[in-house]
Amino acid sequence: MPPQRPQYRRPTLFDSCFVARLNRYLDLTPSERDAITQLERDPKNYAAGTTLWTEGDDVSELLIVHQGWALSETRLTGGKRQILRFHFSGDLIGASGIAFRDAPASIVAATDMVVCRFPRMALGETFIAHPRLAALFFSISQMESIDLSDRLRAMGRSEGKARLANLFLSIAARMRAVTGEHNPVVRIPLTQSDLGDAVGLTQVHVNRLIRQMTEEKLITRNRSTVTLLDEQGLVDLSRFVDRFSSVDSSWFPPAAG
Amino acid sequence: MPPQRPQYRRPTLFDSCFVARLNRYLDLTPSERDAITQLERDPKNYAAGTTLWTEGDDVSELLIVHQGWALSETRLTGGKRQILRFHFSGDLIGASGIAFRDAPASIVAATDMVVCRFPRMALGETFIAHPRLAALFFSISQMESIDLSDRLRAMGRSEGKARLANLFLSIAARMRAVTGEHNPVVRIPLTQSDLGDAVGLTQVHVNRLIRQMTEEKLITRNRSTVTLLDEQGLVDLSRFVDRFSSVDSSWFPPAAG
DNA sequence: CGTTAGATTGAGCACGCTCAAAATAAGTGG
DNA sequence: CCACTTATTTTGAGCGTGCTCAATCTAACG
Repeated sequence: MPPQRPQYRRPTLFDSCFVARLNRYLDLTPSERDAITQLERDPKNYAAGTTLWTEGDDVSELLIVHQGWALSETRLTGGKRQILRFHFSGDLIGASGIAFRDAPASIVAATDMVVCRFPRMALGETFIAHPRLAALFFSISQMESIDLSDRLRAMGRSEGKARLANLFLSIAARMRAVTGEHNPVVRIPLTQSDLGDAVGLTQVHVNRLIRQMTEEKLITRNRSTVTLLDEQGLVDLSRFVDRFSSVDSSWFPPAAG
Repeated sequence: MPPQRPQYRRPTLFDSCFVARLNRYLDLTPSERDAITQLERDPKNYAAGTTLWTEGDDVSELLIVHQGWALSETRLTGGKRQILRFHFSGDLIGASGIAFRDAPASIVAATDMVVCRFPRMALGETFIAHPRLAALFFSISQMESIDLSDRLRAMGRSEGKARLANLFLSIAARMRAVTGEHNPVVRIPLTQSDLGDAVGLTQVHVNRLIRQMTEEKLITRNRSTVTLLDEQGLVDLSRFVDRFSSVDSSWFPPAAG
């Protein structure tokens, strides 16, 4: 291979979506990219509906999502379900469980998926060899907190319509941060029950709210796509703030190797 | 100073509550303890009601709480307030904001406080010198996610009484993890408005629920103390799971220095 | 073409909200 | 130490969002 200009990087087949995502935040060195690629050997397929692990399981692995959607969910009194987060391409799953023995939530495939599993032990090695990656992992896992805070804010004391608006906007923002394109049509492969369990409403009520929002020309929804017709209207309704565009790396240590 | 047996550590005046907390999870080496102590120079006092920073501020610091309570809160449509987390002795505040430029939530002192501020830059240095501390910081910040998940679960689709039960239990669990003692009387310096804003209920409704719970002999509350009379009853009501007892350090890199 | 998961619609109910006023407790200055 | 102000709690009355239960309708898929 001919020598390349140092700043130029072109995605190849070997680029995983996770490397791609990290690289959006940071100019990864070759050795850093290698380290990450090591974590992503052995991708596996899972069918929609598969439970990757269950709340309370002793999980010693982390997951990187290559394709598809997964849900973090927990069960409430009376068998009700609370969906905590959605995970898609480029996401790291399980960071929040790393601090404890037991998984705080179940992970369920919402669509067919391609996923890499790696032992959390490997993370320790990465922390030694690549302090800058440690910092990046730290930051990325913080986004999880932010996302949860935002969901919490939406659920706190806002009416149903605002909750849904917030959910749609936050999913769209995360998708857009991954794809780079700003499309009003967002693929959201979730049922009305899923949406309800995410924002704390019944499926029936979600149905009625979606109809209302459709009448008000805020959104359209069929099957697994939601179209944001009046994005400003949705923002006004839900006070949504997009935070997923960039990462502050000013405090990061320098790259190793 | 005469040489000590290596495993023996006795708390001294120089032990900060943060060192103390980290040391509960991990057997810190002297150099690790020094590194942390460096972060905790210059403690400052803040009166109850002081806003340490406001949602959206460009914050370049992290906080370590020595004494007192602080709240993370954000404003919703209509001026309503959502309290996201409570912070007390030994807590690290601001980790979740480190990934982005702007603070995702305001920090307000709920009582008089003693707090140390240190620049996030210092965290980068710690990540290089002490990979094991990096891993520990990573884990501790994950507890934040867990805590938020738990609050989310409680708010999702459970009735008011269960939300309050969950809140009381989770605060008690965190306090107990710090103090080490298991006392049914828990000091919670929050008003009914605060409680309501934390669990997504109005102050008026909180009042009524507390009265009900008192009649059912679940709790007692006056001013700033809550007594958990029937802890099992509260657990049954809210499906609370205590996760704050220990940290899984099996994946941590070895100590440096 | 039958089966099943998901969406739609209706009727009645209740939990929690709003508005409002009074009572109690906690601070503050003379 | 009392009079005053301010924060917090308590209680009431009426209303509405969102729930439950239940039935029907639609779309997907083997």
